[in-house]
Amino acid sequence: MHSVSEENYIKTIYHLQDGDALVSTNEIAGRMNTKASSVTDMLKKLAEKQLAEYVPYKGSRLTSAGLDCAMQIIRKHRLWEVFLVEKLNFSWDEVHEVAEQLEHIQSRKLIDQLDQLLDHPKYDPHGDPIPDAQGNYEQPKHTQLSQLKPQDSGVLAGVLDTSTRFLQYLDKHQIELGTQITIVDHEEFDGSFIIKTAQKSLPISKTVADQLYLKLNS
Amino acid sequence: MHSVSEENYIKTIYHLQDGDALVSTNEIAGRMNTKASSVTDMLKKLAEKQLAEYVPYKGSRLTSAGLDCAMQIIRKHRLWEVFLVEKLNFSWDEVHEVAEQLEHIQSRKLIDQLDQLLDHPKYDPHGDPIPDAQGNYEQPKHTQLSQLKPQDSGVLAGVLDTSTRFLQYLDKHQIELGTQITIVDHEEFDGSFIIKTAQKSLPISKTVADQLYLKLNS
DNA sequence: TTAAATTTTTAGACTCGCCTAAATTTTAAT
DNA sequence: ATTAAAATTTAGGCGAGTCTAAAAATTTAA
Ligand SMILES: [Mn+2]
Ligand SMILES: [Mn+2]
Ligand SMILES: [Mn+2]
Ligand SMILES: [Mn+2]
Repeated sequence: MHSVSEENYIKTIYHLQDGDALVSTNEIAGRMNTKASSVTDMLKKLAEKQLAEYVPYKGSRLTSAGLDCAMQIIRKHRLWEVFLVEKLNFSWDEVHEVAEQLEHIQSRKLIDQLDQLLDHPKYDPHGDPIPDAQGNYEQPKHTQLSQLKPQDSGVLAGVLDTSTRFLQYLDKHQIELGTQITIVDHEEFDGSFIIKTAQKSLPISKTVADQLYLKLNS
Repeated sequence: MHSVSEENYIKTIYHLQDGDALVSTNEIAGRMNTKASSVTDMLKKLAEKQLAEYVPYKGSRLTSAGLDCAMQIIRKHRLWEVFLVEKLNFSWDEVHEVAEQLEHIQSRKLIDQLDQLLDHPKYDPHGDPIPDAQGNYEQPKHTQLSQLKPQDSGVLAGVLDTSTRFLQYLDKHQIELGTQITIVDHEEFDGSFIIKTAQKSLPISKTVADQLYLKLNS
């Protein structure tokens, strides 16, 4: 159907896309560690294949066919991540690289059965929602920790940054999905917070607070 | 490490190799549905990379590095096949195409954990032995059904042809790995047999008899 | 043993995905 | 409104992997 390279571009455009704004060539190149000229080449091909609209010098956006394709890839990526964590003892910071490969395996039955084996999970190990076979999913409306005030509390339901570095930082401080977190204090001058979990109190920078999404308590 | 294409060539050479005889360019091309000229190109590259010896106009054979590589790919292929059958409800005639893709996923941890999840299986769904992490395996010495005489019996332990067509033929006649089979009769003039299972008696051609490997009783 | 048939390699070309360098367009700043 | 800076595209090229057609080597058959 589509090449691995095409699929990676489609997924990247999807992730960079915000509403119906065009995604710039440079943004794609930056995210994919390629050169802008390579991106231009691929955008022409995706436009040719009706997977993306491409307006020279302005940017690109996925067509509905491209969006469908993106959802299938993301569904596969996230299901494989769940599989790796639930069945193969991977930690949440190890799954990305492998899922990046597995998401390109072509087999409808494979992914349907995997979904079943895992009991139709709704979220991946980083709290991201898993689209169903039709490509539909509901974006849970979680609250960025950095938006909260002292006394607010909730459980960690998602992380924005899924890099190994960041996830291992959370591991080090015994913070994982489902961890109950209460805001203790907020420093206005640098935006940092002091948070409390069942285990301990912890000061975190604004940078970290921006990455954490909580499901607020009742 | 090695490209998907290189890996596919290595695997093919392994399967065609018999002792230390050279494998011919045309044999490889035939098996891989490519042209002889493409094979020549790749053989030069594999020789360059020390994965195969290549004697122009004579043929090629894997070096010990190539053999190691082949065993790892085959290990992955067969473990994934077991996974598909045991965990994802694939039938033995559906696994090959998908395993052909999955065998190229690069992750040591993935395959070690998969092996563990499956309880270190010794054989794949077609009765082929699964190499261990070091690439070692013992070729079970099963007997080709076509070598047997009336009264001989055993359980089906392996099939040579793993094509969908052939496996579905066996399914149709309720023959699967582990099925107890007794030779009832052997026709000298065309090499055909009449065999008996718990379910029924069945005449099979020499062609079919050649594909079936039995573990003899007692 | 010579000629014909077969196998294999070489030569040249193509697509895909990527790159660098140069040209062009857009945007931001004076 | 010009000009400088930044973003983007074009032009040309490269490696991997494949193909077709032609040349060369090997095998087989007469
Ligand atoms: Mn990917
Ligand atoms: Mn994820
Ligand atoms: Mn393969
Ligand atoms: Mn098999």
